[in-house]
Amino acid sequence: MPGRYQWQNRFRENVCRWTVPREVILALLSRTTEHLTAKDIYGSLYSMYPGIGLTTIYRTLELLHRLGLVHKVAAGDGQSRYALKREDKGDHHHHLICTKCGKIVDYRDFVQEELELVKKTEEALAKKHNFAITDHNIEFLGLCEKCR
Amino acid sequence: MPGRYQWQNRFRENVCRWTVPREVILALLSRTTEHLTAKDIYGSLYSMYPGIGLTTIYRTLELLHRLGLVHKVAAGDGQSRYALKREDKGDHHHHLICTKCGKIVDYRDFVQEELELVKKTEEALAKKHNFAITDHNIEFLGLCEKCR
DNA sequence: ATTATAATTGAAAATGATTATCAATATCTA
DNA sequence: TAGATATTGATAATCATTTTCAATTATAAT
Ligand SMILES: [Mn+2]
Ligand SMILES: [Mn+2]
Ligand SMILES: [Zn+2]
Ligand SMILES: [Zn+2]
Repeated sequence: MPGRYQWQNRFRENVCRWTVPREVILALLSRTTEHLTAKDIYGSLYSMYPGIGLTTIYRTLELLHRLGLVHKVAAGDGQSRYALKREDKGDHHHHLICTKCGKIVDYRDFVQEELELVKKTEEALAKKHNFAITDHNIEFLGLCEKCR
Repeated sequence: MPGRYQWQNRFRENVCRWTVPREVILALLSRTTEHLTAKDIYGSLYSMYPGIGLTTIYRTLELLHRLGLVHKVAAGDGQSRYALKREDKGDHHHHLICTKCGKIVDYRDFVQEELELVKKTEEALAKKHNFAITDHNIEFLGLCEKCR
C-alpha cells in the first residue's frame, strides 16, 4: 500500500471519509499500471469484495479524479478509463490508444521534448484565448497489434 | 458548396449514394468552422429540412468520418463533435477544449513545431509497439472564459 | 423512360455508460 | 458511546448512440 497515509490525509482535508470501498479501489489501482474501466474494477474486486456496488466505483473514481489522484482517459470507445497518478516525478507520459478495443499504452519516449513544447504552447494559448488550462493530452490513435 | 463534386466522387467510389440528407449535412458543415454535435446539426437543419431524422445524422457523420471527410472529437462532456476537414494543407491544427461546456477552439500556433515532433514520435511508437497509427490528438484542457 | 436492385431513410425500440434517488449503514467527532 | 453526517448499494432515470425494420429513393440495367 504505497501512499496509503497520504491518501487518507488527502481525503480528510476534503471532509471525505476513509472507507473500505475507497481503500480497496485505490489498492487495486496501485497494483497495476493499466488503465481500467469502472467495470474492469468491478470485475476485479468481485471476488475479494462481493457486494460492492458499481455506483460506488463510479463515485469513487470521480472523487479520486477531483482530488487529482487519478488520470481519466477517454479512449473513444464510449467508456472512461482510469489510472493512478504516481508521485514519481519522472512518471509523466503520453498515450497510444487503440480505437478498436480501447487499449491504452503509456509511452515516455520523447516526453521531455514534448513537455517543453507543451509548456511554451500552453502559456501562449492561455493568454491568447483567456483559458484556464489545467491539463493536456497528447495521444496517438490507431490499431493495436491484435486489432489491425 | 466548396467540394461538392469531390464529395460525390468520394461517395461513389465507396458504393455510397448521393442523397439529400448527406448533401445538406455536408453543406452545413462546410459553412462553419465550429465543431458540432449531432444535435447541433439536427437543430440547425430543422428549419430547412424538417423531417430529417437524428438517426440519419448519426449515420452520416459516421460515414463521413469513415471516408476521412470529418474530424471526430470527444470533448469529454459525453458527446462527440464533428468538423469538416479542409482540403487546404495549412489547415492542420490542434485543440483547446473547455471541459465544462465542451467548447472547442482550434489553434495553429506552434503547430509546425508540434508536427515535426509528432512525426518523429509517431514513427518510433509505431515500430516499438506494433501499432498502425492513423491519427493524433494534441489538446489542452481547461475552462473557457465563460466557464471559469 | 421503365424497371429491378440494393442503399438509404426515419420512427421506434434497444443498448450501454453514467448519474440521480433514497433508505440503510458506516465513519468520524465530541 | 452517541449523535451528526458522509457514504453505500439497489433501483430507477438520463442521455448519447445503435439497432431494427418496413417504406422510400438512387442508381444501374434494360
Ligand atoms: Mn497513462
Ligand atoms: Mn478542429
Ligand atoms: Zn486493440
Ligand atoms: Zn466553457
